[in-house]
Amino acid sequence: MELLTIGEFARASRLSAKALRLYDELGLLRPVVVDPVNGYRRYSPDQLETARVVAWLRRIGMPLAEIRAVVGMPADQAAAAVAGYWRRVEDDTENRRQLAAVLVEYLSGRNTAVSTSLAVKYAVRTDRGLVRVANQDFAFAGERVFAVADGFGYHGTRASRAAVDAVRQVAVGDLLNAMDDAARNANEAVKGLDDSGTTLTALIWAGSRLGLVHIGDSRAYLLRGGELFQITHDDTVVQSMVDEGKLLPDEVASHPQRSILLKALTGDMSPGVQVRDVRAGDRYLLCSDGLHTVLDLGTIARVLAEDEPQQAVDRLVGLANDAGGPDNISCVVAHLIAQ
Amino acid sequence: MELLTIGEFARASRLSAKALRLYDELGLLRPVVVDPVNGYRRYSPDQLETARVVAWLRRIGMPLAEIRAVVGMPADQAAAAVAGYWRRVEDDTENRRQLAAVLVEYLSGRNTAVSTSLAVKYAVRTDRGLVRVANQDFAFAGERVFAVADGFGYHGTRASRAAVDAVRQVAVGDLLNAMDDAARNANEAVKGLDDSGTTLTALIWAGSRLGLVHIGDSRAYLLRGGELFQITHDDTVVQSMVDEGKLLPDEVASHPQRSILLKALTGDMSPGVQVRDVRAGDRYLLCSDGLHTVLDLGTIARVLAEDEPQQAVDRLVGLANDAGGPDNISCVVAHLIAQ
DNA sequence: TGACCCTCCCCTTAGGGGAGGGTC
DNA sequence: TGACCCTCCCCTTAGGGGAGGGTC
Repeated sequence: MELLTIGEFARASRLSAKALRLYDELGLLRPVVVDPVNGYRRYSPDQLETARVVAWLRRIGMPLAEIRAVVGMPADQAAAAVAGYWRRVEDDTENRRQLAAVLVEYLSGRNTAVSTSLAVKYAVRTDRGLVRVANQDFAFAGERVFAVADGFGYHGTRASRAAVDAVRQVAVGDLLNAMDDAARNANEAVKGLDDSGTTLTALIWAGSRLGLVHIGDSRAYLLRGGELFQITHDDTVVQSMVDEGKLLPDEVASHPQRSILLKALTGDMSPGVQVRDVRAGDRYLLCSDGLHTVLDLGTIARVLAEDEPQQAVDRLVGLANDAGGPDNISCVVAHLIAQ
Repeated sequence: MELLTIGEFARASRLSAKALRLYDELGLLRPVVVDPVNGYRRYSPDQLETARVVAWLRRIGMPLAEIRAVVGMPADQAAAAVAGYWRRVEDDTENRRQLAAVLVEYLSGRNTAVSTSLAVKYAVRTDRGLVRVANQDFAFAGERVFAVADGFGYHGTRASRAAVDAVRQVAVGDLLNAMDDAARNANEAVKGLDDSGTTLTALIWAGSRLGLVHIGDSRAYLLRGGELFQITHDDTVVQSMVDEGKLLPDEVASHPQRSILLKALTGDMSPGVQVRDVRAGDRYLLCSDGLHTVLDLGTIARVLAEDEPQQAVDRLVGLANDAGGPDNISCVVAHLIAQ
């Protein structure tokens, strides 16, 4: 088998001679022969396979240190390592994607003159329901912060309370940082509760805009112009199936796995964040799944449209219990009104 | 207004003092006062807003050079710049995502012993249809490469032919590189044809696996175990709406924009690539939209299952013309059989 | 006198672009 | 004698981690 010079090997593997010399030095891909006198490198054609994989790994951005490990593995294990690396890239991109979206939204509205200043009216209610022996939900409504959390596991009650408290304590000076704090602190707050955790859906209101901090399957709805919008995205297995087109939206309610969470607050994953514009007349509802799984959208829209906050939360809880109250029920209703 | 020391400003803006000194040096964010004697920096609280935006831009990965430009813009323009940056990140990630998927697939199967060697039987047919005045499709089938392209625009005929020729000329030694060449060369081949372009759906067969190079709304189907799978994903506006859940799959056929392409080969975008395992008994169909928009899946499956390649392509073209032949019709059928 | 701030200086990643000088 | 190959050396990005020394 004829050996290849570094130039020939570079062309065949799509790596530069420069890169090949570096990989030699790093012990990642050594030529089979190095002339002891003039230092010329010779590569075997057998090394092309490895070299090509290295080239592809570099193209997807894997660091050389990891590549060195990967090329030393049997193929199946290498495949798993590459898949794992890529999952980390996707996670990182997802985080940055959210930040980018928040930032774009934040900047696009920064010039908008706030012509009317807004006031808020709100009410909160949480209820054990008719079936569960304890209430692991926690809900809060204040002037600036509204939150619902649905705890699960042995320490579920502590988890939901800790998450909401963390959000309440955030200083709402700068919205970007407030949301960042809220997401981070909420996650910190539930650390060390074994397998317990909580969902969290919180609004932070900062004048003309509003930050949304969300993880899990509690929800936020907005009633605007007579129309009801769900402004959070359930972190559930079934919702991800719907997103991938593997399940129709109307099959969700009857799906056996409908309450399996894809993400929740357990100390190792921060909630997602969103920034939204607000308008006078906006009515927001935050609720745990004990409410939204038993009431249809028309009912929710009607109650929000017709009732003042306190009436609304009372009626929503009542309706959920009328429907069997199979789970804890929590809700916050907030109306933004022109002053 | 009290000025802040670098430490205070760093804490408030979530930038390190080190970073702030660098940004000062680069002229990105200069302190309002620098003590001429001891060099102490003083920042105004007014600068916090900018500093926070810089911190967020760094977190999403924007280079300092771009950040400098962005912070100098009015907010709306800055929002557009950030959105533009993020779009570039997404494009890059999408490319790397594909390479990663190909690589994982490639590595996972590398150990699989190929117990049976396969032979291929194939046929190709292209037809003007009954309505169009010219045939801008181009199709090809050889021992290793199968392709269908559907040209559009004034030079559509040249574009489809050039794209397929580019794929044909690829050396199928190493599948990873072959696919890379195919995607790149096909794109190069259609450069300079003004607004004309083409779809491209090509299979490169390399023993136990198969590379798929695809862009546009031509399709590849696989009949395996009696079941028909569409193994390409239409790069159309309506398909992306379906993916986002904004349209139901059965509404596609009647949608006014159903033939608007989201991506096509025009010289500035490479096709997507995929690697797949093959099995004895696999039957592949490549076809342009002139075929798949007029025949339902049941019909396609039946023809593939019942007919030998030559009969199949003849019958498929015949059926498409029976349905009105509204567009050019091209198809390639390939059967992989155990030797 | 701590807590802060300043200016160097070194280090990291993955090579690209040479310069200067041998080698098939 | 071109075309190749070799070994330095410099440069890029965005800071982190000091050292050594002055400052509120």
